[in-house]
Amino acid sequence: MRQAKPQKSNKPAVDKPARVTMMDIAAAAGCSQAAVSFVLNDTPGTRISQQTRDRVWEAARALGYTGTTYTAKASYSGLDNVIGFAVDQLATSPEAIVAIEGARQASWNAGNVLLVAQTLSDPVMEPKAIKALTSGGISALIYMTIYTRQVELPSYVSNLNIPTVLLNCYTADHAFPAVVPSEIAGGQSSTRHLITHGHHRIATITGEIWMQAAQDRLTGYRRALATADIPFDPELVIEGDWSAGAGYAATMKLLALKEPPTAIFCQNDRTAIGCYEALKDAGLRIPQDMSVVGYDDEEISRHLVPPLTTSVLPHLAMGQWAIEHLNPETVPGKRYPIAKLECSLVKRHSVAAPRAEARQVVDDLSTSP
Amino acid sequence: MRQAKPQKSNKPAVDKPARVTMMDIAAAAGCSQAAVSFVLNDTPGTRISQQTRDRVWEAARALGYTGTTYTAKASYSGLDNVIGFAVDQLATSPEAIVAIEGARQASWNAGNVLLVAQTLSDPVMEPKAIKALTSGGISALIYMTIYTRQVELPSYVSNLNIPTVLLNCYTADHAFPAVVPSEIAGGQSSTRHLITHGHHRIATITGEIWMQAAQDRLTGYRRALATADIPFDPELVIEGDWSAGAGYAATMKLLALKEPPTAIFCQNDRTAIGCYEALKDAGLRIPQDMSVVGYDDEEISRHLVPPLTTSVLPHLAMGQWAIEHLNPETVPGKRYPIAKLECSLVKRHSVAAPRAEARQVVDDLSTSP
DNA sequence: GATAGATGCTAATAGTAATTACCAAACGAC
DNA sequence: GTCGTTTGGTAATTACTATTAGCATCTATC
Repeated sequence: MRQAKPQKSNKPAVDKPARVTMMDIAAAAGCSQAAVSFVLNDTPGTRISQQTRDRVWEAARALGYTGTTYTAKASYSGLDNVIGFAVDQLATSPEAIVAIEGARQASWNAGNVLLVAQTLSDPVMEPKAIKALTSGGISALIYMTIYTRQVELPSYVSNLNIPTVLLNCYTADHAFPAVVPSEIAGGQSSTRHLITHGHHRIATITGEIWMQAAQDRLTGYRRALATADIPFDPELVIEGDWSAGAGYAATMKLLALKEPPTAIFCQNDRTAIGCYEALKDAGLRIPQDMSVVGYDDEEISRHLVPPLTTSVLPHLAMGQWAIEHLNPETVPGKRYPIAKLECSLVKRHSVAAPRAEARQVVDDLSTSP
Repeated sequence: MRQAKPQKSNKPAVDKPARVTMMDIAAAAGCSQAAVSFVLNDTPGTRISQQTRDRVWEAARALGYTGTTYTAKASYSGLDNVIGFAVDQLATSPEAIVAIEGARQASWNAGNVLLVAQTLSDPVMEPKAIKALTSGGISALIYMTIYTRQVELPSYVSNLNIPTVLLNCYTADHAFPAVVPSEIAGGQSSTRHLITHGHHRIATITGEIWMQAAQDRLTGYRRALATADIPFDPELVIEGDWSAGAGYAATMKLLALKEPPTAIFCQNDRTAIGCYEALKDAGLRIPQDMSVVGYDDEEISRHLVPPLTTSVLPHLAMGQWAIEHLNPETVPGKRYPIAKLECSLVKRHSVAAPRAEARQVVDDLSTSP
């Protein structure tokens, strides 16, 4: 009837919202509606070639297929703005919570609801978690990882056809907006903070060096030294593993050097705890005999004696950023630069100027040969 | 068609899942499918009386209408077990996270996905959050509050028609399984711990007394005293407000007593921090001159000097309990008792036996008049 | 070079929800 | 009363998707 008489209705036909249906996708992909149904639902027991599947998905994305019409209408009430928040771990560290809080604050005025699911970095749980989110009809997705790293976005995420932002991770193809902490700048400002207090011989204890964060913080350290014309001394870089134990061992190693440092940049707070222990055991006072800075601003750093100067991870701001950059228009071929947010240094009481005699000794030694 | 020819199909009709459709609701509510559609979708521009609307909603709930068939089918894959977790606040305290983690662990083997939403104790956000959860087709709901208290369950929660458990809260009518910490037992065991160390004159600094937790902890304190045949002295109970400042002031007040206590039961850790400060300012050592116990086992209590003996809130166990008591069969008239889980005492180094002379003094005084 | 499976799809169908067009009763105004 | 209007719906239609059954087309085998 419809195709026979498009003018059947005397009402203007222009008011049709022209929703995308499986028929449209079928036409675009050059197959039947049934095939589209099979592909989109991943119906078991059906045989569709991979090529056809790809064509269907591509057409669905291109046309902006948003799932069942009925679904969209049925879940009408106030669900305009449900934002999915997928994160691999929720309980292991406070960062995820902070980021969620940032996202919540940023979307507060808009009345958005945040729906949080844990993917648990598990190949069977992750698709379940994402599907649980999406089948509820979310209008946007934030995809977060606990550790800053490059991710391979699974197809059920990249094909969602809703605004998506990556938080604390990024893809190789830069297909989505992504935001991460600026660890390089953080390492640099931590080191610079020590330099401005008059330190020249500054050691650093890294994290596990294969991790992006450890490499970046080290890079920042080297940049700060270079900027201040302080030569880089590999002896002063000890590889740790983020643990207090490694911090203790590394500090002991540093103290045994012929020219021990006057300040140590611990690349996370737990390392700094081990460092504190070692210094105490060595009979050195903080900050008079040795300045220490940490990284991450964990709760405990406030309660150390003396309170630890450290850098706060900008997860609150990252959560806000993610909400603000949920761009409705997803441009297919676009490449997004990775946004980097600053880790601000919170100054407490573990940094002071090096002791005069120590500085003197260093000066002597550095000019003696 | 359905009622006219049930045998229409020559295939066995038994395999029909008998899904609830709008037709069924219409039959139950005594109206047409169209009316049901109007009501459930709140279609604007239609005129349906409030009575009919109520009947439709009631029938829909009674029959367990779960939204569109297509939706249910479309989101078929692996969505058998999505559990909604609604909580008022996520970021303000770690308890919610811990409870979520407990729930996650408990449902791990079943492959359940937890979908978390914040209600924010906000009359406009809460329904949105719950709807965001339910419209995704959750199979169960856990409803949690940060503070232990009685709640009025909104109708969109109590009418969900899916297994529901209350976590850290409960309703007056006991219509749902509920689990809360056993604060009375916690207060009792904290106090008993001090008694078994030989203390007789034990003070307590309460929280805001209108809160359930404060009252219960106080009750536990009194029970422990009664059990040990120690008379209750109102002078030794100071009302605080959970803050460190109040803990400081209360401790000072206690020290000014003619017979100061030899031990203080602070009803939360922040109060204990204030107490520590006051004792330090008064030149008293912990635990030699004064024993202190806290409550909540906040992160910081591990890092105080000396480390604080305190009680851990059983939120992990509560999360697990909630999952395990998601009973599929919801009995309409049933009343569930409120489950209480134990707060276990973690012993650190803030409790010791009272000094001999102090005990002596107390003994002298208590027998003198 | 027939035959028997696979493979890869489509046509047709049936179930379900949204919407349009219409209808009947109740109620007032005159 | 009877005309118009509001209220409260229904019947019929439309639109969409899931699923079943079957039809070509390859491909390997004897």
